Formats: sequence, structure tokens, C-alpha cells
Amino acid sequence: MKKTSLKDIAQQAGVSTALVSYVLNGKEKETRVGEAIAHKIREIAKELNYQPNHLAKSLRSGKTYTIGLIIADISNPFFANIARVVEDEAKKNGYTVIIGSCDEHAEKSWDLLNVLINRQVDGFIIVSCEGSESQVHYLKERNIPFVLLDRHFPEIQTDFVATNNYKASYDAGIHLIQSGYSRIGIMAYKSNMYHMEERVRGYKHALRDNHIEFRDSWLKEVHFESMDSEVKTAIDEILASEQRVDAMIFATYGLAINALKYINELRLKVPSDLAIVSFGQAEVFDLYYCPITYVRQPLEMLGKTSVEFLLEKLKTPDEGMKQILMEAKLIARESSKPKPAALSG
Amino acid sequence: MKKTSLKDIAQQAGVSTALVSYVLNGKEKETRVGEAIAHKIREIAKELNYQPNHLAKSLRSGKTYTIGLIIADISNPFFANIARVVEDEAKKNGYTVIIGSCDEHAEKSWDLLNVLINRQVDGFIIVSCEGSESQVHYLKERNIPFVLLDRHFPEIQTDFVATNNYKASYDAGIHLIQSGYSRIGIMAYKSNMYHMEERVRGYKHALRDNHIEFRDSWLKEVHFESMDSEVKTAIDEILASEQRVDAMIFATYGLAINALKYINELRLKVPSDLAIVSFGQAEVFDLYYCPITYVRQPLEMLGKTSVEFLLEKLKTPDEGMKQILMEAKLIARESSKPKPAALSG
DNA sequence: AAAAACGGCTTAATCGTTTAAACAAAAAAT
DNA sequence: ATTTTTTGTTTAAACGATTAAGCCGTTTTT
Repeated sequence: MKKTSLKDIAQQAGVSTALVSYVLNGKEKETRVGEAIAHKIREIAKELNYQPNHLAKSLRSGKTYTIGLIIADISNPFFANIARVVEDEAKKNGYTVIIGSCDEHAEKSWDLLNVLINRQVDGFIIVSCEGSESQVHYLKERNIPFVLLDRHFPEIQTDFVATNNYKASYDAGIHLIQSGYSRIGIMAYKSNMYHMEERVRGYKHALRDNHIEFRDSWLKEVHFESMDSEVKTAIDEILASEQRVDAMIFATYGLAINALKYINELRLKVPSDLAIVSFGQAEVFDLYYCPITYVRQPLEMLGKTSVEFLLEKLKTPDEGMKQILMEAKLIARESSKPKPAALSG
Repeated sequence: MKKTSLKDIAQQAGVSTALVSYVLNGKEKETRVGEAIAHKIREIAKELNYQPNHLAKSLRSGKTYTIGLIIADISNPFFANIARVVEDEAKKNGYTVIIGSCDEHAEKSWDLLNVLINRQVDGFIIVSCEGSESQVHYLKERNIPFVLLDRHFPEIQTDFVATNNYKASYDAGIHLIQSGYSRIGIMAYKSNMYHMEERVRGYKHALRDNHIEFRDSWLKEVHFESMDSEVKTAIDEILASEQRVDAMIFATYGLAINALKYINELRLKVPSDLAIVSFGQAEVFDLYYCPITYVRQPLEMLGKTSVEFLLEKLKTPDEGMKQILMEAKLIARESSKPKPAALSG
């Protein structure tokens, strides 16, 4: 039972494939196909349950209506959700998305890029990982349309859609300070990715603007790959420092999860022993005995806009760069509630 | 800067495209291509950074090396993770995966199916949703290879890879009983999906085998779509029943998350006020103030095996059905620790 | 010496579409 | 009555690969 093709319909109708193609693509008007025959063709197509072969279409047209979505880490619920949004938005526009996770490895990202290029995706949406600058340059050179999502490289001119991480982190810091905390630590990934640097920078400026002297021992940078062990060490150290912190910002969801587990092991009470603000939304933060204050990034908007940008780029490739920074929102919960001492002070 | 094709290489080398194809596909021996020319072709290919066009290959060969993965609910971390496993395993075998989530809607599932069929995927791996039997029949009729994953229809002969839900649920019940709980409730989705029925059946049999009389008020079935509100009502009711339960089994991860939030609101202590066992693994269960006992399904094996089955089916379509039920494992934690009273009794 | 085999290459059909160009017949304009 | 226009249709090339079949010298076999 082979799939029915244009040819089959043409044969049954006793016409050429051209007519069938015209009719089934709604071009009967422009190409002046006869009423009767057009009707007949549609009937037969329905009867034979004709489904066009996308491969052939794409080969001919050079368009696959497929978007490659390369994500730095799909196990992160933030990215998983953003992937969903992208998929939905793309589907609405008749595009299919092929998702790949590079698990924060630039090499894997190269592989994915090549696989997807071979599959002739029309363009890419990319959550870049560290060390993938060359890939971005490659895409630019090859003139392959793409939009960077959530993370971008300030030194490379590209389209991008991202969060204002500096501001988000600054806000997180201010919030803690206003809640009465003054010795505030931050845990981030050891990385020279811009979004991560911005988060640290925002935090530092929040301290500075409130005349709190930043101390090196308050900044803990851990490696993504060995997060499990390094987080524990980092927590131990940051709590042992002579100026013991009374609050912490976690620059990512993954860090927060890991740290909270350890904090539980240590029997530390949140927020009385340690207040917490974290990046990244997830159900988990509702479920923790003390609901975690978190920075909510505009997930839906980020995803939607990235698709929008890309589709526009596909339509009119020569329009200028589109770049946007969106504001995150701090959701204040119990884990950073005003320090009792601060109320009277 | 067009992509380089076989033709380009052929022109540069001054030969026909046939030779280029032979060489680049490693068929130079069988097709007796001259040493020198073969070498030259390879050089030029490298120089022009030739990347074969997958569309053309697929159109010609009828194979896309693409698998369609249709998932009932990708926002469930269990399925998200299984998707990752499937993707990885497929990639290892040179296949690309196109993932789609139908969000538990049979209609959306139909759409996805059609989109992917048009894209000529070689086969499907499907986590079915309720009411999608007709789709399974359709695939069978059309002779499109597929494997059902995690959920299957006992009345339809298909390949499938799933968990032994009956056993898993039975074990969960036994575990609670042995820990001293005797009034055990269960919350499940209102659904006639087999996997859900099996979970309820296993639970009931655990009670029966321990001479505990099952009470209708202990079984709470809620609708997936209106879960948020129904879960609360269900919890209220199950706690108000004359024989108030002292333990609960949650048949899915989503139910557990929802219920735990409400249980927190009610200031119920786990496990002293209510012991808990849940299906589905996730970091969350480590993070809850009282680590949740859960049924760990063999996620990696499920995913891997489903790919294996499908690839075998693609190779030798006429081999018989492959069906496998895998055993889950109960991970006992604090949320179901032995009841103090039970220790002395 | 003729026939067969081999080595090295090209030709051309094919996969399923799209679409510009050509064509023929009918209708309209001159 | 001829030319032009319009209408409805077919032809065939193209997308980029694969591959059976063909071709033509050279070498080997008989």
C-alpha cells in the first residue's frame, strides 16, 4: 500500500500532474484550471487520502519549514518549558521544530548544528553554551538565519532575545537588602558567558549602591560538570567565612536545587538561618517547606519572540538585527521574608 | 554562497556525479573507481566542505532516518527525561528525533501524527493518550512502524515497552502496609487508560492480600484538565471520610505535586499525619522537607528499549511483535517510614 | 584470433513535487 | 476573414542525490 502521490491522482483524473499540483495548492485561479476538473481532482485527492510528500516539496522549494532548536541543557525545566513554547509557536506558523540539547558542551553543539544543517532546517534558535562563539560566526558567514535565545554574546552582532540579567540580579540584591539582609552571597557557574557575568555584576552593584562592601568570599563559582560536589564545598565555605552570609542568591535553578538539598542536610532553616533568592521558575519552589523567592523570567515572551524574530528573518533576510532584552520579575516568597531584626531597625 | 552539491564536486573533478557519489559513500571498491580519481574527489569534497543534502537522499531512498516521538505530556519530567533518553539513543544510531507533545489530547495527537507522517518519519515511538486507539489502528493499517512506550492498549496487538504498573502499585501498597499503615487511599486520574487501571488494581490487590477491606471513599479519581481544583476537593474528602486514611498513594507525579502543595497549606505533617508514596521520580521528591517515597520506573531502559525495538522493526518489519513489561523499584524514604505505633505492635 | 572478462567511466532514470514555457483550441477583436 | 487574446491544458526541467545499465578500451582466457 504505497502512499498516493500527485501522479496517482493525475492518472485517475486523466490529467497531468501539473494541474493536480495547481489545484491542490489553491492556485487554480491564477493558473486558470477548469472548474469541473478542479473539482474532480479535489474529490480524488480526498478519496485517496492524499498527503503531500514534504521531502519532495522541500527539495524543490529549498524550504523545509523546519526550525532547529539547540538548547544548552534541556534537563533544566526553564529550558524545557521554553522549548515547549517555541514548539507551540512554531507549529502555529506551520513550522516543525527539531530540538537538540548540547548539555553545555560546545562540541555536542557543533554536531547538532551540522546534523540539522544537513537536514536543511530553515533557521536556528539557539541557547548558546560556553565556547560556541565560533559556531555563531560560522552561521553568520554561511548566512544561515538564526536567533540567539536567553544567552548572547555582546561582542558578536547577532539577533537575540534575552532577559535583562543585570537588572534581574540587581533587583534580587535590592530585595534582600530591603528585607534586612546585609551579608549576601551569590552562587553562580564558573563561566565567562555574558548572562552569568551580568548576574554577578547586577548583584555586586546592588551591594555597592547600598554601601555594602562586597567580599570575595561571598562569590562562589562552581563548575557545571562537577556541580554536585562543588556546591557542597561552596556552601561550607561561604558559611564558614568570617563574615557569615545571612542570605544567598542562586544564579540558576540547578544550583538552587543542589544547594537546597545540602542546606536541608545541614539542618539550616530558611530563611532564619539563611535567606534565599533563586533564578529560574519551577514547581519545586512552591513545594519547598519554605516557598523560595525567585526571579521569574518572561519565559513565554522569550520563546514566542524568538520564533517571531526568526520567522521575520526568514521572510525578509535583509532587515537589520533585532535585539531585545526583556525584564524579569521578582516573585517574593517566604525564603526572603523581612528579617525580624530589621523590622525594628 | 550556495551549498556545494555533488554536481559541484563532479565539475571540479571533471567527472560525473555518479563517481562522486560512489566515492563519498565508500562504494569505490565495488564500483571500481580509480585510485587517483577517488583521492581527488575526496580532496575536493573536503575543500568545498561538502555536506550531503538529506532531503535528496531521503527522497531517493525512502528513508529519512527520522523518528517521530509523540509524548502525552512533555511537561511531566518523567516524560521529558524519557524523551532525552530516546533522543540520545536514536542519535547514537544515526537517527534524528522529532518530538511532539499532545498534552493528553487525542486530537492534538492526530495532528502531530499527520504532520510527522507527511514529513516521512521512518517510524514512531508513542506515549499514547486517552482515546487514541484509532490512531494506533491507523498506523497498523497503513503499516507504519511504531512502538508504544509506557502506555499501551491490552486489547490491541502492538509492540510496546512499558512498566509493570500493577506490580509497582502492588508493591507500593505492600510497603505501606508493612510500615504499619492500614487505611490507605489512592489518587489517580479519571481515565480508562490501562496503565492507570493497573495502578489502581495493584493497590486494591495489595489491600485484599492483607485482609484490608477496600473502601470506595479511599479511591479518588480526578480529571487531568481540572486537576488543580479537583485535587483539593479530593484531599478534603478523603481526609473527611469516616475511616480517615493514614497513608496515600499518588498514581502520578503531577498529582503528587499538586496534592503536596495543598497538604502543606493544610499544615499536615508527612508522614505523621499522612504517609505518602508517589509514582514518578524527580528532584522534587528529594527536596521536600520530608523526602517522598516513590516508585522509580526504569526510565533509561524504557527509552532505550523502545528505540531498539523500533530500529529492529525498521530493519526487519516482518518479525513478530515485541512486548516487554519492566519492573519498577520502590525507593523508600521518610514519607512512608514505619509508623511508631506499628513498631511496638 | 576470437571471445570473454575486467576496469573505469558515463548515461539516464528515479524519488515526488513545482512551475516556467509551450501549445492548442476557442473567443474576441480587428 | 484574419489576427489577437483568452482559456485550459501539457511538457519538461529542476531540486540533489542514488544506482542499474551501458559503453569502450585493455587484458585475460580459450
